Amino acid sequence: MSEANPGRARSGAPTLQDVAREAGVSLATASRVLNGTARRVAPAFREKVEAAAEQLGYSANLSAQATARGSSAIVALLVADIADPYFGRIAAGVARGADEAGLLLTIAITERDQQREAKLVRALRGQRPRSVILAASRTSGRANEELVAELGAYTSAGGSVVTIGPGGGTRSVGVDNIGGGRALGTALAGLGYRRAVFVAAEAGVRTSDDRIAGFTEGFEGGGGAVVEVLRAGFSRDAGHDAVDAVAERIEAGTVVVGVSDVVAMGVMAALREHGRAPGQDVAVAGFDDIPTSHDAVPGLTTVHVPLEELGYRALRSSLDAAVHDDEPLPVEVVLRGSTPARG
Amino acid sequence: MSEANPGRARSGAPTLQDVAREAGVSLATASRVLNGTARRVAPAFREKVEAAAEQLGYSANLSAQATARGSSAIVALLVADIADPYFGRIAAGVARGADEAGLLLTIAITERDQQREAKLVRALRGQRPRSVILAASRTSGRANEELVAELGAYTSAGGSVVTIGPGGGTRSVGVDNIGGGRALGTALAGLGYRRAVFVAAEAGVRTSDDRIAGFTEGFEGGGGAVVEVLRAGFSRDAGHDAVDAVAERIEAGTVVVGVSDVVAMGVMAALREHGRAPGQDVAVAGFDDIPTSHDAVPGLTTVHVPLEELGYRALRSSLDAAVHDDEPLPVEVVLRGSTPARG
DNA sequence: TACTCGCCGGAAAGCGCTTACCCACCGCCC
DNA sequence: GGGCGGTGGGTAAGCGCTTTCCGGCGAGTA
Repeated sequence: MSEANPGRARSGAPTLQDVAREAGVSLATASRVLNGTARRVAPAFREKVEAAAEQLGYSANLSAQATARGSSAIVALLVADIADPYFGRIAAGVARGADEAGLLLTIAITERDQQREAKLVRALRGQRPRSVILAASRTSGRANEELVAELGAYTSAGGSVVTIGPGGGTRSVGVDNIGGGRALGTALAGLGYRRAVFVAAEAGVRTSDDRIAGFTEGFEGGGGAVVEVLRAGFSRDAGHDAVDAVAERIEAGTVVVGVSDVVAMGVMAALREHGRAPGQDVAVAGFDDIPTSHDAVPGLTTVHVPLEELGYRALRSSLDAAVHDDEPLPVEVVLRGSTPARG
Repeated sequence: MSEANPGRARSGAPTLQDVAREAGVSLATASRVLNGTARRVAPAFREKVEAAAEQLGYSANLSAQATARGSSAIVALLVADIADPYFGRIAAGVARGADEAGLLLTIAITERDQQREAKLVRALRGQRPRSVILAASRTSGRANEELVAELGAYTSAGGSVVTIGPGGGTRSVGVDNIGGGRALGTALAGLGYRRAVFVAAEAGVRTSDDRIAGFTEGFEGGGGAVVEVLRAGFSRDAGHDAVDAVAERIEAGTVVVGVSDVVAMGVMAALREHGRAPGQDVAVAGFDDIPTSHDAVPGLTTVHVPLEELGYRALRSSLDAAVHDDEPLPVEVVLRGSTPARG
């Protein structure tokens, strides 16, 4: 192990050629031993090759392998922002699935820019990944033409694409945002709330639209009214700024619902800055159930979304068409201190 | 664009061969136009090739390119847990740097398992990445032999490795954990605290050890005493459980310092469950300054660490030895409500 | 006009691997 | 004892690119 390089001291990693020479066998045999094939290799040869590989610290050149085989062992994941816990957890699920399947994971960050997203898909296509998973929030409206073209080129070359969330035209793995919203609306109405302000992303973003729609249905069905929809975004600051601007006119007893927990955290902060006590004066709720929601004070009422599982499923389904089950993952309302029952 | 595939309807992505044929030029010319070379190509030829490529939706096969060139356009990142905001932000910085450099990013999750880490390095080596960035918390003690061997094989084949945090033998980009700890200790002592409990990871984990050492130095220098070091880990639950076990015997007026903000959040939660009010009864502080710390109630006093910048620098320095500057990134104490001045 | 360059397109030899295909060898059966 | 199928190692033809040469051509020089 600590022995000086026993093969020739070439620069660069040892090749299969080196291993074969060292073991005194042909390239074909070395390949068969090290990189698995249907054909058997006699134990004596197998051992020689394995020893040589170990000795030289051989690690197969995956690029060459991919070139020769015509397919790579890579899956690609596009997320809007990897620092956001929402995407972080999805990524964790995808990574787990990829690991289980023996695949490497390439990640790219879209920064929520559809131009960029198209460019990235093009770049990733170059790797000829086994599949591409899209977890950037997509607009339902005029689909980005470039993106669609890239995706089309990829799929028509045999690639598989799965979108997390509502997939415009592609296969998708989703969460029942409408059902979750409805359940949250029903629950809050049941707690006695009658007025709600929804802090959403811009219109046209499916996840946001669905959550609004579901919530509205549930809340109004329970006798409440969504009095205002603020357009912000998916970040903490978006939630903060949106509420900061209108805090004074939010009536006591209103529940402010963020389109995500991250947004709701910003909402809480803004309320506090205006002297409104979240959970007492004004109630707050969100979506996703990120870990932070649990530790917030008061605890944030939210709709639990199994994000990691979502990523995992997306990965599985992207690899195997058969695995796909269309039913969205179930979501569940988690009531916490931010929405106490109203007398 | 919406025209039916004009080349032959082969399966698989169009190759450079296809583009060359379509453009009526040689492979060499097509390559020179599309994948950049020092040599000039006459405008007429250039245009023909570009048109053909556009037409066919050509995207160079990176594997083949890597095979031919003998080097890939990939960097690899190993993190302990991508769902953890600490690593998420580092990853964001690395991703930004990779993007700027036109490189693709492969991510692998170590789950804080050194065995696994070694295996992953081996797998990643197969991609012949331009560099490998290690952001899994490493133990300073008996370095994992396998990992060292893999890393050695990689570097001796020309690869570059950068560790985030204290690097055992490899180049590293770090944060001044000792200085940060010291500053925090000094600040807390200055606020009037005299007793501290430190919730750390197991002994031997450098980041943890350094933070303890620095803090102890600063705090004791200011007249305080670290009365206990709890061994937990880096997760929220680790912090929670550690404090949960000893909450009753933590004296009022003590400051409990978590080895990271995530841990500190767990600490706060545990204190609350035991009826101790963080920031009033018992003070709490952490390290890293993750976004959550800002929104916690009370705000969490912490040591700000520019995590994204850290990742960015790691990437830069991994690509270019010259970029490397050894001085660790500066850290800064951020005092918030969780550590009010003691009358 | 003859000769020398410089420019630039094309042919072809790789890059490290996989995988058809070939063939030597062995044990079997009749 | 000879034909035969099965076993398993080796040979070599790719995979999709890059890059080194080669050579043709037009311009510049004497």
